[in-house]
Amino acid sequence: MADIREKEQFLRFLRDRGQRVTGERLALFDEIFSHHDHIDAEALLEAMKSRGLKISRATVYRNLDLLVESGLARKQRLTGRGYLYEHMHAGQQHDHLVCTGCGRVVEFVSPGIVALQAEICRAHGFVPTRHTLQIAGLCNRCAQAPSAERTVHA
Amino acid sequence: MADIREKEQFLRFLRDRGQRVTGERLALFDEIFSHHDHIDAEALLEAMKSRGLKISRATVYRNLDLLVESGLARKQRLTGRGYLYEHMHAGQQHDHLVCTGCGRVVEFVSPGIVALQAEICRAHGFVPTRHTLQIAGLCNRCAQAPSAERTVHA
DNA sequence: TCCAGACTTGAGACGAAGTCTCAATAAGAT
DNA sequence: ATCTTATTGAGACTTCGTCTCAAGTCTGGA
Repeated sequence: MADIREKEQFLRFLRDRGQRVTGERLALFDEIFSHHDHIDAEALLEAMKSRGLKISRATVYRNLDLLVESGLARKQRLTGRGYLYEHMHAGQQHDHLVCTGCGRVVEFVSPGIVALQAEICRAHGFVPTRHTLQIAGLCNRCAQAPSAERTVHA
Repeated sequence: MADIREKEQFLRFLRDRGQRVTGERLALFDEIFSHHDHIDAEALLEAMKSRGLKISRATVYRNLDLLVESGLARKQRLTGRGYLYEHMHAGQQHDHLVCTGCGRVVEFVSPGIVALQAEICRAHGFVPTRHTLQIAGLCNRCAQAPSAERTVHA
Protein backbone atom coordinates (compact mmCIF):
# COMPACT_ATOMS: atom_id res chain seq x y z
CA MET A 1 0.00 0.00 0.00
CA ALA A 2 1.08 3.47 -0.69
CA ASP A 3 2.20 5.64 2.12
CA ILE A 4 0.21 8.84 2.43
CA ARG A 5 3.47 10.60 1.69
CA GLU A 6 3.71 9.01 -1.70
CA LYS A 7 0.21 9.98 -2.65
CA GLU A 8 0.93 13.52 -1.60
CA GLN A 9 4.07 13.50 -3.66
CA PHE A 10 2.05 12.43 -6.65
CA LEU A 11 -0.60 15.09 -6.14
CA ARG A 12 2.06 17.73 -5.71
CA PHE A 13 3.78 16.53 -8.85
CA LEU A 14 0.57 16.85 -10.83
CA ARG A 15 -0.28 20.27 -9.51
CA ASP A 16 3.20 21.58 -10.05
CA ARG A 17 2.91 20.68 -13.67
CA GLY A 18 -0.63 21.95 -14.01
CA GLN A 19 -1.94 18.50 -14.66
CA ARG A 20 -5.24 17.24 -13.39
CA VAL A 21 -5.99 14.85 -10.62
CA THR A 22 -8.30 12.42 -12.31
CA GLY A 23 -9.99 9.34 -11.01
CA GLU A 24 -8.07 7.22 -13.46
CA ARG A 25 -4.75 8.56 -12.24
CA LEU A 26 -5.57 7.91 -8.63
CA ALA A 27 -6.86 4.46 -9.39
CA LEU A 28 -3.73 3.58 -11.30
CA PHE A 29 -1.61 4.94 -8.51
CA ASP A 30 -3.43 2.74 -6.02
CA GLU A 31 -3.16 -0.24 -8.29
CA ILE A 32 0.56 -0.09 -8.83
CA PHE A 33 1.19 0.51 -5.15
CA SER A 34 -0.86 -2.54 -4.30
CA HIS A 35 1.47 -4.77 -6.29
CA HIS A 36 4.77 -5.44 -4.69
CA ASP A 37 6.51 -6.98 -7.60
CA HIS A 38 7.25 -6.10 -11.18
CA ILE A 39 4.19 -5.93 -13.33
CA ASP A 40 3.47 -5.00 -16.92
CA ALA A 41 0.96 -2.52 -18.22
CA GLU A 42 -1.34 -5.15 -19.64
CA ALA A 43 -1.58 -7.00 -16.32
CA LEU A 44 -2.22 -3.76 -14.49
CA LEU A 45 -5.01 -2.94 -16.91
CA GLU A 46 -6.45 -6.40 -16.53
CA ALA A 47 -6.30 -6.18 -12.75
CA MET A 48 -8.12 -2.88 -12.73
CA LYS A 49 -10.81 -4.01 -15.10
CA SER A 50 -11.38 -7.22 -13.23
CA ARG A 51 -12.11 -5.24 -10.12
CA GLY A 52 -14.73 -3.26 -11.94
CA LEU A 53 -12.78 -0.12 -12.71
CA LYS A 54 -13.35 1.46 -16.06
CA ILE A 55 -10.09 2.52 -17.61
CA SER A 56 -8.66 2.21 -21.06
CA ARG A 57 -5.40 0.81 -22.21
CA ALA A 58 -4.16 4.11 -23.58
CA THR A 59 -4.80 5.74 -20.25
CA VAL A 60 -2.88 3.09 -18.38
CA TYR A 61 0.12 3.50 -20.63
CA ARG A 62 -0.04 7.27 -20.54
CA ASN A 63 -0.30 7.46 -16.81
CA LEU A 64 2.32 4.86 -16.11
CA ASP A 65 4.72 7.13 -17.91
CA LEU A 66 3.49 9.93 -15.77
CA LEU A 67 4.20 7.94 -12.63
CA VAL A 68 7.67 7.26 -13.89
CA GLU A 69 8.25 10.93 -14.51
CA SER A 70 7.06 11.71 -11.02
CA GLY A 71 9.70 9.40 -9.66
CA LEU A 72 7.14 7.12 -8.04
CA ALA A 73 7.55 4.25 -10.44
CA ARG A 74 10.30 2.65 -12.39
CA LYS A 75 9.97 1.22 -15.87
CA GLN A 76 12.43 -1.38 -17.03
CA ARG A 77 12.85 -4.15 -19.49
CA LEU A 78 13.73 -7.08 -17.33
CA THR A 79 12.44 -9.88 -19.51
CA GLY A 80 12.32 -10.53 -23.21
CA ARG A 81 9.51 -8.26 -24.22
CA GLY A 82 7.75 -5.28 -22.93
CA TYR A 83 8.33 -3.10 -19.95
CA LEU A 84 7.79 -4.01 -16.35
CA TYR A 85 6.82 -1.40 -13.81
CA GLU A 86 7.36 -1.28 -10.11
CA HIS A 87 6.53 1.41 -7.61
CA MET A 88 9.45 2.99 -5.87
CA HIS A 89 10.18 2.67 -2.21
CA ALA A 90 11.37 6.05 -1.05
CA GLY A 91 14.92 6.60 -2.11
CA GLN A 92 15.91 2.98 -2.11
CA GLN A 93 17.92 2.23 -5.19
CA HIS A 94 17.94 -1.45 -5.99
CA ASP A 95 18.89 -3.59 -8.95
CA HIS A 96 17.93 -6.98 -10.30
CA LEU A 97 19.09 -10.51 -10.76
CA VAL A 98 16.99 -12.17 -13.45
CA CYS A 99 16.96 -15.95 -13.72
CA THR A 100 16.91 -17.08 -17.31
CA GLY A 101 15.77 -20.50 -16.19
CA CYS A 102 12.60 -19.79 -14.26
CA GLY A 103 12.10 -16.07 -14.83
CA ARG A 104 12.45 -15.23 -11.18
CA VAL A 105 13.54 -11.67 -10.43
CA VAL A 106 15.51 -11.00 -7.27
CA GLU A 107 16.23 -7.53 -6.04
CA PHE A 108 19.47 -6.53 -4.43
CA VAL A 109 20.97 -3.39 -3.01
CA SER A 110 24.62 -2.54 -3.35
CA PRO A 111 25.86 0.73 -1.91
CA GLY A 112 29.26 -0.04 -3.37
CA ILE A 113 27.92 -0.15 -6.89
CA VAL A 114 25.94 3.01 -6.31
CA ALA A 115 29.09 4.78 -5.23
CA LEU A 116 31.09 3.54 -8.19
CA GLN A 117 28.38 4.65 -10.56
CA ALA A 118 28.47 8.12 -9.10
CA GLU A 119 32.21 8.18 -9.51
CA ILE A 120 32.00 7.10 -13.14
CA CYS A 121 29.47 9.80 -13.88
CA ARG A 122 31.69 12.38 -12.26
CA ALA A 123 34.63 11.23 -14.32
CA HIS A 124 32.63 11.65 -17.53
CA GLY A 125 30.91 14.89 -16.63
CA PHE A 126 27.68 12.99 -16.88
CA VAL A 127 24.57 13.94 -14.90
CA PRO A 128 22.68 10.72 -14.18
CA THR A 129 18.92 10.62 -13.95
CA ARG A 130 18.34 6.89 -13.80
CA HIS A 131 20.14 3.67 -14.23
CA THR A 132 19.53 0.01 -14.84
CA LEU A 133 21.65 -2.85 -13.69
CA GLN A 134 20.53 -6.36 -14.43
CA ILE A 135 22.45 -9.53 -14.05
CA ALA A 136 20.99 -12.41 -16.02
CA GLY A 137 21.90 -15.95 -15.20
CA LEU A 138 20.68 -18.97 -13.33
CA CYS A 139 19.36 -18.82 -9.80
CA ASN A 140 20.52 -21.38 -7.28
CA ARG A 141 17.56 -23.63 -7.99
CA CYS A 142 17.94 -23.57 -11.76
CA ALA A 143 21.71 -23.82 -11.74
CA GLN A 144 21.40 -27.34 -10.38
CA ALA A 145 18.45 -28.55 -12.41
CA PRO A 146 19.53 -29.58 -15.93
CA SER A 147 16.67 -27.54 -17.37
CA ALA A 148 16.84 -25.91 -20.77
CA GLU A 149 17.95 -22.34 -20.47
CA ARG A 150 15.23 -20.00 -21.53
CA THR A 151 16.66 -17.03 -23.37
CA VAL A 152 16.01 -13.69 -21.80
CA HIS A 153 17.13 -10.57 -23.56
CA ALA A 154 18.69 -7.50 -22.16
CA MET B 1 37.62 -5.36 -38.72
CA ALA B 2 37.42 -8.74 -37.18
CA ASP B 3 40.52 -10.38 -35.98
CA ILE B 4 41.18 -13.74 -37.62
CA ARG B 5 40.78 -15.20 -34.16
CA GLU B 6 37.24 -14.00 -33.91
CA LYS B 7 36.29 -15.49 -37.22
CA GLU B 8 37.81 -18.77 -36.18
CA GLN B 9 35.88 -18.63 -32.96
CA PHE B 10 32.71 -18.18 -34.93
CA LEU B 11 33.46 -21.07 -37.28
CA ARG B 12 34.32 -23.30 -34.38
CA PHE B 13 31.12 -22.31 -32.63
CA LEU B 14 29.08 -23.24 -35.68
CA ARG B 15 30.79 -26.55 -36.21
CA ASP B 16 30.56 -27.50 -32.57
CA ARG B 17 26.85 -27.09 -32.77
CA GLY B 18 26.54 -28.82 -36.10
CA GLN B 19 25.41 -25.62 -37.75
CA ARG B 20 26.39 -24.63 -41.25
CA VAL B 21 28.81 -22.04 -42.44
CA THR B 22 26.72 -20.11 -44.91
CA GLY B 23 27.54 -17.11 -47.00
CA GLU B 24 24.92 -15.10 -45.18
CA ARG B 25 26.43 -15.86 -41.81
CA LEU B 26 29.89 -14.87 -42.89
CA ALA B 27 28.62 -11.71 -44.50
CA LEU B 28 26.73 -10.72 -41.40
CA PHE B 29 29.76 -11.46 -39.29
CA ASP B 30 31.87 -9.18 -41.47
CA GLU B 31 29.23 -6.50 -41.41
CA ILE B 32 28.86 -6.27 -37.67
CA PHE B 33 32.61 -6.33 -37.17
CA SER B 34 32.98 -3.45 -39.57
CA HIS B 35 30.80 -1.22 -37.41
CA HIS B 36 32.42 0.02 -34.28
CA ASP B 37 29.37 1.36 -32.58
CA HIS B 38 25.97 0.12 -31.55
CA ILE B 39 23.75 -0.68 -34.47
CA ASP B 40 20.30 -2.11 -34.89
CA ALA B 41 19.23 -5.02 -37.04
CA GLU B 42 17.40 -2.85 -39.56
CA ALA B 43 20.44 -0.68 -40.15
CA LEU B 44 22.65 -3.68 -40.52
CA LEU B 45 20.26 -5.14 -43.08
CA GLU B 46 20.13 -1.86 -44.92
CA ALA B 47 23.90 -1.57 -44.95
CA MET B 48 24.31 -5.02 -46.39
CA LYS B 49 21.69 -4.53 -49.06
CA SER B 50 23.10 -1.20 -50.08
CA ARG B 51 26.42 -2.82 -50.76
CA GLY B 52 24.78 -5.34 -53.02
CA LEU B 53 24.51 -8.30 -50.70
CA LYS B 54 21.38 -10.35 -50.92
CA ILE B 55 20.10 -11.23 -47.47
CA SER B 56 16.69 -11.19 -45.91
CA ARG B 57 15.49 -9.57 -42.79
CA ALA B 58 14.62 -12.86 -41.11
CA THR B 59 18.11 -14.10 -41.74
CA VAL B 60 19.67 -11.04 -40.23
CA TYR B 61 17.60 -11.36 -37.09
CA ARG B 62 18.21 -15.08 -36.82
CA ASN B 63 21.92 -14.82 -37.26
CA LEU B 64 22.36 -11.87 -35.00
CA ASP B 65 20.96 -14.05 -32.27
CA LEU B 66 23.42 -16.70 -33.29
CA LEU B 67 26.28 -14.25 -32.98
CA VAL B 68 25.08 -13.33 -29.54
CA GLU B 69 24.96 -16.98 -28.52
CA SER B 70 28.47 -17.43 -29.80
CA GLY B 71 29.61 -14.67 -27.51
CA LEU B 72 30.84 -12.53 -30.38
CA ALA B 73 28.10 -9.97 -30.17
CA ARG B 74 26.02 -8.33 -27.50
CA LYS B 75 22.37 -7.40 -27.81
CA GLN B 76 20.95 -4.70 -25.59
CA ARG B 77 18.17 -2.23 -25.35
CA LEU B 78 19.97 1.03 -24.90
CA THR B 79 17.42 3.36 -26.37
CA GLY B 80 13.68 3.54 -26.39
CA ARG B 81 12.90 0.91 -28.93
CA GLY B 82 14.46 -2.11 -30.40
CA TYR B 83 17.70 -3.84 -29.74
CA LEU B 84 21.14 -2.54 -30.53
CA TYR B 85 23.97 -4.91 -31.33
CA GLU B 86 27.68 -4.49 -30.98
CA HIS B 87 30.47 -6.91 -31.64
CA MET B 88 32.51 -7.91 -28.65
CA HIS B 89 36.13 -7.06 -28.12
CA ALA B 90 37.75 -10.13 -26.68
CA GLY B 91 36.86 -10.46 -23.06
CA GLN B 92 36.44 -6.78 -22.43
CA GLN B 93 33.35 -6.19 -20.35
CA HIS B 94 32.08 -2.66 -20.66
CA ASP B 95 28.92 -0.80 -19.80
CA HIS B 96 27.11 2.27 -21.08
CA LEU B 97 26.26 5.83 -20.31
CA VAL B 98 23.31 6.89 -22.45
CA CYS B 99 22.60 10.58 -22.91
CA THR B 100 18.89 11.27 -22.92
CA GLY B 101 19.58 14.63 -24.49
CA CYS B 102 21.45 13.76 -27.66
CA GLY B 103 21.31 9.99 -27.69
CA ARG B 104 25.05 9.62 -27.43
CA VAL B 105 26.27 6.36 -25.96
CA VAL B 106 29.54 6.31 -24.08
CA GLU B 107 31.22 3.11 -23.02
CA PHE B 108 33.06 2.72 -19.79
CA VAL B 109 34.90 -0.03 -17.99
CA SER B 110 34.78 -0.47 -14.26
CA PRO B 111 36.66 -3.38 -12.74
CA GLY B 112 35.26 -2.37 -9.39
CA ILE B 113 31.70 -2.84 -10.52
CA VAL B 114 32.58 -6.13 -12.16
CA ALA B 115 34.01 -7.35 -8.88
CA LEU B 116 30.99 -6.24 -6.89
CA GLN B 117 28.66 -7.95 -9.32
CA ALA B 118 30.55 -11.19 -8.91
CA GLU B 119 30.29 -10.83 -5.17
CA ILE B 120 26.57 -10.21 -5.30
CA CYS B 121 26.07 -13.29 -7.46
CA ARG B 122 28.06 -15.36 -5.05
CA ALA B 123 25.99 -14.10 -2.15
CA HIS B 124 22.80 -15.12 -3.92
CA GLY B 125 24.03 -18.44 -5.28
CA PHE B 126 23.41 -17.00 -8.70
CA VAL B 127 25.39 -18.07 -11.77
CA PRO B 128 25.65 -15.05 -14.05
CA THR B 129 25.70 -15.38 -17.81
CA ARG B 130 25.41 -11.78 -18.84
CA HIS B 131 24.63 -8.42 -17.41
CA THR B 132 23.54 -4.97 -18.41
CA LEU B 133 24.41 -1.74 -16.72
CA GLN B 134 23.19 1.48 -18.21
CA ILE B 135 23.24 4.88 -16.70
CA ALA B 136 20.89 7.30 -18.38
CA GLY B 137 21.30 11.02 -17.92
CA LEU B 138 22.75 14.07 -19.60
CA CYS B 139 26.22 14.19 -21.05
CA ASN B 140 28.46 17.14 -20.34
CA ARG B 141 27.35 18.92 -23.50
CA CYS B 142 23.63 18.44 -22.91
CA ALA B 143 23.77 19.16 -19.21
CA GLN B 144 24.66 22.76 -20.00
CA ALA B 145 22.38 23.37 -22.95
CA PRO B 146 18.81 24.06 -21.82
CA SER B 147 17.54 21.54 -24.37
CA ALA B 148 14.39 19.58 -23.87
CA GLU B 149 15.16 16.23 -22.38
CA ARG B 150 14.32 13.49 -24.79
CA THR B 151 12.95 10.53 -22.91
CA VAL B 152 14.91 7.36 -23.27
CA HIS B 153 13.61 4.24 -21.66
CA ALA B 154 15.46 1.55 -19.83
C1' DT C 1 32.57 -35.86 -57.66
C1' DC C 2 27.84 -36.62 -56.78
C1' DC C 3 23.84 -37.44 -53.69
C1' DA C 4 20.79 -37.45 -50.10
C1' DG C 5 19.09 -35.29 -46.34
C1' DA C 6 19.13 -31.85 -43.02
C1' DC C 7 19.92 -27.13 -42.17
C1' DT C 8 19.01 -22.36 -44.00
C1' DT C 9 17.05 -18.91 -46.44
C1' DG C 10 13.52 -15.60 -48.35
C1' DA C 11 9.11 -13.43 -48.63
C1' DG C 12 5.50 -12.20 -46.54
C1' DA C 13 2.01 -13.18 -43.10
C1' DC C 14 1.59 -12.75 -38.38
C1' DG C 15 1.96 -11.21 -33.43
C1' DA C 16 3.04 -8.38 -29.47
C1' DA C 17 3.52 -4.07 -27.42
C1' DG C 18 2.82 0.45 -27.41
C1' DT C 19 1.35 4.98 -29.67
C1' DC C 20 -1.80 8.09 -31.98
C1' DT C 21 -6.21 10.27 -33.36
C1' DC C 22 -10.14 12.65 -32.35
C1' DA C 23 -14.65 13.13 -30.58
C1' DA C 24 -16.67 12.95 -26.02
C1' DT C 25 -15.98 13.81 -21.17
C1' DA C 26 -14.67 15.87 -16.93
C1' DA C 27 -11.30 18.60 -13.97
C1' DG C 28 -10.41 23.26 -12.26
C1' DA C 29 -10.80 28.24 -12.42
C1' DT C 30 -14.01 32.02 -12.05
C1' DA D 1 -23.07 27.10 -12.83
C1' DT D 2 -20.20 27.84 -16.64
C1' DC D 3 -16.36 27.84 -19.44
C1' DT D 4 -11.86 26.30 -20.93
C1' DT D 5 -8.80 22.93 -21.67
C1' DA D 6 -6.72 18.66 -20.14
C1' DT D 7 -7.89 13.89 -20.28
C1' DT D 8 -10.12 9.79 -21.65
C1' DG D 9 -11.74 5.80 -24.61
C1' DA D 10 -11.94 2.96 -28.66
C1' DG D 11 -9.82 1.40 -32.13
C1' DA D 12 -6.78 2.12 -35.95
C1' DC D 13 -2.00 2.16 -36.66
C1' DT D 14 3.24 1.58 -36.21
C1' DT D 15 7.22 -0.66 -35.01
C1' DC D 16 10.00 -4.39 -34.19
C1' DG D 17 10.57 -8.90 -34.38
C1' DT D 18 9.05 -13.88 -35.12
C1' DC D 19 6.94 -17.61 -37.66
C1' DT D 20 5.76 -20.47 -41.72
C1' DC D 21 6.93 -23.21 -45.39
C1' DA D 22 8.47 -23.92 -49.96
C1' DA D 23 12.82 -23.44 -52.29
C1' DG D 24 17.69 -23.46 -51.97
C1' DT D 25 22.30 -24.92 -50.24
C1' DC D 26 25.69 -26.95 -47.10
C1' DT D 27 28.09 -31.41 -45.72
C1' DG D 28 29.30 -36.00 -44.96
C1' DG D 29 29.40 -40.30 -47.15
C1' DA D 30 29.43 -43.38 -51.35
